[in-house]
Amino acid sequence: MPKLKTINSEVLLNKQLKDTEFRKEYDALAEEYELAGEIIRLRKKSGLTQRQLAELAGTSQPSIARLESGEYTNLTLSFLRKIGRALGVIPEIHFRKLGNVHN
Amino acid sequence: MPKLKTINSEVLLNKQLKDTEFRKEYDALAEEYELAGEIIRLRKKSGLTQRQLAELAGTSQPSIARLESGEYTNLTLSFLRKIGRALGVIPEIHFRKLGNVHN
DNA sequence: TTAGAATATACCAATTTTGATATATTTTGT
DNA sequence: ACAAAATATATCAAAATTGGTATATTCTAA
Repeated sequence: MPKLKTINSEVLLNKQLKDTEFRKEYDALAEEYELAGEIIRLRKKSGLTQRQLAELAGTSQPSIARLESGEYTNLTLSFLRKIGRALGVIPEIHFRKLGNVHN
Repeated sequence: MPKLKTINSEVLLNKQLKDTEFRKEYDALAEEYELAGEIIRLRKKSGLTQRQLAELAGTSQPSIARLESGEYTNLTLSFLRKIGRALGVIPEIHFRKLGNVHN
């Protein structure tokens, strides 16, 4: 998975987003960061520290840190469910059609 | 009398669905089967056999069969992305609040 | 019914996440 | 600035998925 370079120009980014290959990578990365951010939001909304959430979920603080860092892109659904259960939510997977350039 | 039996089963199911513990398990399972079903639908919509999808995704027919059977509940997101890419879709994860009927 | 395709199951090795612990770094409050 | 809490990083073992191959079962059309 090619790493996204930090790009200063939004124009360039928008241009690249129209390239389907680039778009796929971008969407995948965005999804991961979104996921990590969502978990952080949920945890803070619950007023929990990583350690507390770990305790509730039956895992360790470093595992939560790893999850929130987005370090692992290959998380298992069971792990996500475990965390979700501790936060009172259930992860759902939906498939979104890849954006067609022509519409 | 099969009809009566079905009705009783539904009554029992509704009763059980009110039990939170049971509910969690049920939701998790439903989600998994939903996911497997979704993939089957997408594959057939594309007119692909398991072998063809496997080829496109860079995996094997048995792996697709496993995925569609819902055998493994602990799928990795990377695997789902791989399959999704071959089907022209991207898997997205959202967290749904648990338990409350009113959302 | 029968042959061939499609799908499901079985098995084991390989890869990767997760578990677990220790420790470092950053943040927060006083 | 200091101390304590919170978070991030590192390392290695354990557990689970995935890869790959072979084979069995089911489905489909002639």
